[in-house]
Amino acid sequence: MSAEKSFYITTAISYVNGSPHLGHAYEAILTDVMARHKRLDGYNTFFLTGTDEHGQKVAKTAEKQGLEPKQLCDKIAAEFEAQTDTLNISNDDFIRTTEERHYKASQAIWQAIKDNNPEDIYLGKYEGWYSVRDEAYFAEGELTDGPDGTKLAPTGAPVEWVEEPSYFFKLSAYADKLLDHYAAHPEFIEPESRRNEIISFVKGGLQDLSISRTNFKWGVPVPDDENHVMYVWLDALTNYITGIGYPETDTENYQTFWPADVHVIGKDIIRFHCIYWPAFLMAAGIDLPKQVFAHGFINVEGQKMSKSVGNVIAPSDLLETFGLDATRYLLMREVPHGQDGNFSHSHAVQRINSDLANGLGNLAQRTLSMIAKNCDGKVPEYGDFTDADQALLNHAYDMLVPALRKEFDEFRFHRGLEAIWRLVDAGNAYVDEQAPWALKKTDEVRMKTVLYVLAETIRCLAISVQAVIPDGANRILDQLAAGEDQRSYAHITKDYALKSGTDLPAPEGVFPRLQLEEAA
RNA sequence: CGCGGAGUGGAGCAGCCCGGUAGCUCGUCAGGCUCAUAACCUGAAGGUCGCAGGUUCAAAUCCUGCCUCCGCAACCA
Repeated sequence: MSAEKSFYITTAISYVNGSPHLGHAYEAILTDVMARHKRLDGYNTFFLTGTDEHGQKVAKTAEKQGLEPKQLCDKIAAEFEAQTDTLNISNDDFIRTTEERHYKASQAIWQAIKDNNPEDIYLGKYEGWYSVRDEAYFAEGELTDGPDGTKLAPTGAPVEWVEEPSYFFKLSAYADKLLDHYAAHPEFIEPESRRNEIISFVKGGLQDLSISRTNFKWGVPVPDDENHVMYVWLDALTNYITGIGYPETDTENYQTFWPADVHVIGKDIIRFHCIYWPAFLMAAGIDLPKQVFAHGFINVEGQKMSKSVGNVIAPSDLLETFGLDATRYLLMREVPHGQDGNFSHSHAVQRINSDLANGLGNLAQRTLSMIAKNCDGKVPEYGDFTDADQALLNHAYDMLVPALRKEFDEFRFHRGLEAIWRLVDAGNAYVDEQAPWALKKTDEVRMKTVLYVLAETIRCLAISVQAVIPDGANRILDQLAAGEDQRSYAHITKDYALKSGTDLPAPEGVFPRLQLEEAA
């Protein structure tokens, strides 16, 4: 077993009932930035994402479209998988719950629960109000009356009275254990507001959970009882261990990466991840993940995204309008930690132009083109550093990595980026103060020193923003001829500083300025 | 007693968890620079941080009460 630090991170798996939209893209990017950040910081990282394909809703949607469930799944899953490429997501695996390995894992965890705690799974009869759309039962008291005397779930979905034999999971026995776990591991649920939500919910008491269905077949068969398929959430949650080899727990992947460091999810599914999943794992005798991080949603021009309002934004719209890096940057910069974010077209253009084009991009461009013109296109020689030179370099060497660790480790990407951009601003101010174009006529050594300091500062900046804007950052590093194996956080020190005399390629702009137009 | 989020200079937002010169983007005004993607830099005007109490040497930040706004049918993270 290597002593290397490891990090295992997952997104929620996407339900294949519909095509990818901005919310999926946001979650994928958020998780990807964290995964890249950890890799850059020297962690052996495993990043899992995928699709959730079972359940009555998918079966019904398929039927409506005249497809077999699996055909629908293949089609939509392909879209999600393709999206990991278009968004430059660095996932190490892509899991589909219809895969053989996942059937094995799901049945194994069921069996493990039975083996460890035989009383935790029992056969009963479920009768109650069921919402197909929500894939959940609701208590009488939760229902409201809809038109024509129909009953509606709290979500507004119609419910129907269902009676069927069902296996139950003794969730009621886990309330205290869960509360103890939350208390002992305050970081288990982030952000804190979600944690409080869950704690008060659990304190209200937990009902046993129906974990099998007999009224449809599209799911993982229950071990030893082929009449039942597993509750879609039990199956879906298990993907997090399937992806690293469960039930083969003595494999290197499983040993290295379980328990997971963090499950990144949307705020709407915290109950499943913070109550059901840990309870299942406790019952099965499996360690619990270290953290569940619930992110917020993206609103559009101040309104909730909705088809009827017609303001739904597909990820591809943003990519076409802004490009990938800018889209990634925008989402990470604009959405505060764990809260809902707002997308506005004009604001987006301003932000991208101001930070990427005018800020970092222009700093790189003005520096590199002066070097190209005045230093033979090589990393310049330099003389003694002045206080101002040293201050800028120290800012890069001493502040960037601590800021990244402090903020990015906690999913506060907007704040981490803010911190990084203070150095961008300092760099641009430094250029004006030092005025290398004037030094060109009076003191060439000094001019080269200034340009060297700038280039070195930009090198550090580019390394530090790779997690968020991998393309652009690496293009800048290419233009500085930084070694491909010298681009991690550990290389933000003077030991890896640019070497004078190194040939540089011709500079080219990296972050184009956008025109403000009425689009979207 | 439904739940959740928000009220910060002209606009949009961060800061609030871990109290201590109120920060960012845009806009306005006045300068500077000309290397650079008509980009960059400096300075200025402009805020009783929703209201009222409380705790404190000190509150945008903690506590209490209140007011206002937004979301909560479906697709959906």
